[in-house]
Amino acid sequence: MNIRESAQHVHVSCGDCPIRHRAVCARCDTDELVDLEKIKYYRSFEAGQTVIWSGDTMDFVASVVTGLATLTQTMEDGRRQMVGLLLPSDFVGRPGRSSAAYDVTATTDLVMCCFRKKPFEELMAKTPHVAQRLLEMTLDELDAAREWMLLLGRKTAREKIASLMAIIARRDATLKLKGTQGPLVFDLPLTREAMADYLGLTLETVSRQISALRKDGVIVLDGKRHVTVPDFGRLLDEAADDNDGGFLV
Amino acid sequence: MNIRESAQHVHVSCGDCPIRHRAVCARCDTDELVDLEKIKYYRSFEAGQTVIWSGDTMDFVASVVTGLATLTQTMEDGRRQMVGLLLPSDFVGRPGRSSAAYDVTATTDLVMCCFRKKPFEELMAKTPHVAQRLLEMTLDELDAAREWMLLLGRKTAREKIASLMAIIARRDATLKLKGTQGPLVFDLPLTREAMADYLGLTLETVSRQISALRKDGVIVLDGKRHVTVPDFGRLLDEAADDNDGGFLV
DNA sequence: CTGCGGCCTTGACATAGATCAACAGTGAAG
DNA sequence: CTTCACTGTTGATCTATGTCAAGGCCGCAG
Repeated sequence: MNIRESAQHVHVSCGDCPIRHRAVCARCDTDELVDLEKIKYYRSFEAGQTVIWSGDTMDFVASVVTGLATLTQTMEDGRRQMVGLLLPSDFVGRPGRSSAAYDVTATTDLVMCCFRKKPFEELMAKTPHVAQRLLEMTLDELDAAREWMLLLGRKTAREKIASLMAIIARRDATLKLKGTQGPLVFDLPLTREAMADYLGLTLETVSRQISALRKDGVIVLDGKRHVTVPDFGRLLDEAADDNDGGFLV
Repeated sequence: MNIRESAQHVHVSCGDCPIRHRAVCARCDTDELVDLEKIKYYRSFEAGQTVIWSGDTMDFVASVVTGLATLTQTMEDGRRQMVGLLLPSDFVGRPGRSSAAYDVTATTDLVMCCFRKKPFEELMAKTPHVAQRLLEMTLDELDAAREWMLLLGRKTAREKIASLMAIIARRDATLKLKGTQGPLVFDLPLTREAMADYLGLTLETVSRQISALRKDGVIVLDGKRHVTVPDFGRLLDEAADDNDGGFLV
């Protein structure tokens, strides 16, 4: 399963990068991009692989280029909570910290654009555009984390599932540059167990609630993972989401 | 209830400010501090007062100087989840956003050091020290939010209460510059209801679990709010916190 | 084709925590 | 002193979700 090899096939100039205008480098001008380009390198991971373990020393920071990764926390007795979903353009790692705070796992095949921490920190000090963008992104993540706190603390299992579906559906629509009118079609990128870890539920409850939403016609399932949402408004109602459908995610 | 009046009595030079070395201004040198001082003003709030409502336009950003405030999110049907606890030196508001995302409420009497948003943003653009510090603080908050996600999603009611006590005890010890050896004594700054909102529980469950911890000798109560923790290690065990006692919070 | 290991579903039952309800303590207003 | 509002405690009961267990589906290795 020649994993390492695949990394070598990836070689993108920043100008052509699919996340050029959303990642930490979004605000950089051409000169700054040249500096970044000098210190970047790509790494690929297969679905299921662990990118880094909580507590390990982490001498790089990175952006997700393609694929999906998760951040999870594990308690001593094995209880797990996912604390973040990393989509293309999302940033991993923290300048000024040497070890990873969470397990990072590739959920799908994954390509990351990495920078060794030291040079990146130096570069950050002299190019405010990177620091500015990182602040902006961190603030967005903080908002997302807080929205998730509401979900974890106060929503019912059914609402949790509906919320997750809505988030994935919306992200997918954004990626494909479609609106959220008409029926939405997408694939669940997570196993039932991963959803459970994200939502603070058991996998059985996840399974049951998905079945319930199917039975009630809120979603249509084709196989285990392929989902159609005939009426996005209906789904949002089920999610009990006041954030009624803003496109700014 | 002459609220507004009290604000006028507060007037601190940045040099003497109690949060000088922890707030957004922590890294500023004397010159930068002069610029900040020009645009700052203080506001005071009484315990229970709402500082700002979610959705309101917010034309300032601020640091908590003294007292305690909370960030809460409310669903249409009234379910509430606290998503942040603001302690002295914590920052409220987001550069580049015009309306508040959460309700901000003063839990105790509160003094905030405010900056009108526009001048603050301009100042941020030219003094990287402020932006750097804000990034650092935001990353810390993100970590705290994620730790809270684990609590909300996976901990039992008893563990939640123990975790909250541990956090408050530790903060209090830090403020008083004591270690976490020997017995810790502090006052709960929150009502049972506020704790419930923070922990994703009902106030009855909070009350019951506090009683249970008291019965088991993990904490000693004097009145409703005054708590003694005879053995901090024991409390941490009850909190099921792997983060076993790091002093960096 | 067969068997095996992931992944998922569904059922039966158990339980942590929610809900509903009564009441106690405390402090401020009259 | 009385009353009222607010905060907190405790009990009885209900229920959403967890736990345990069985079995189905599907792709892959032999």
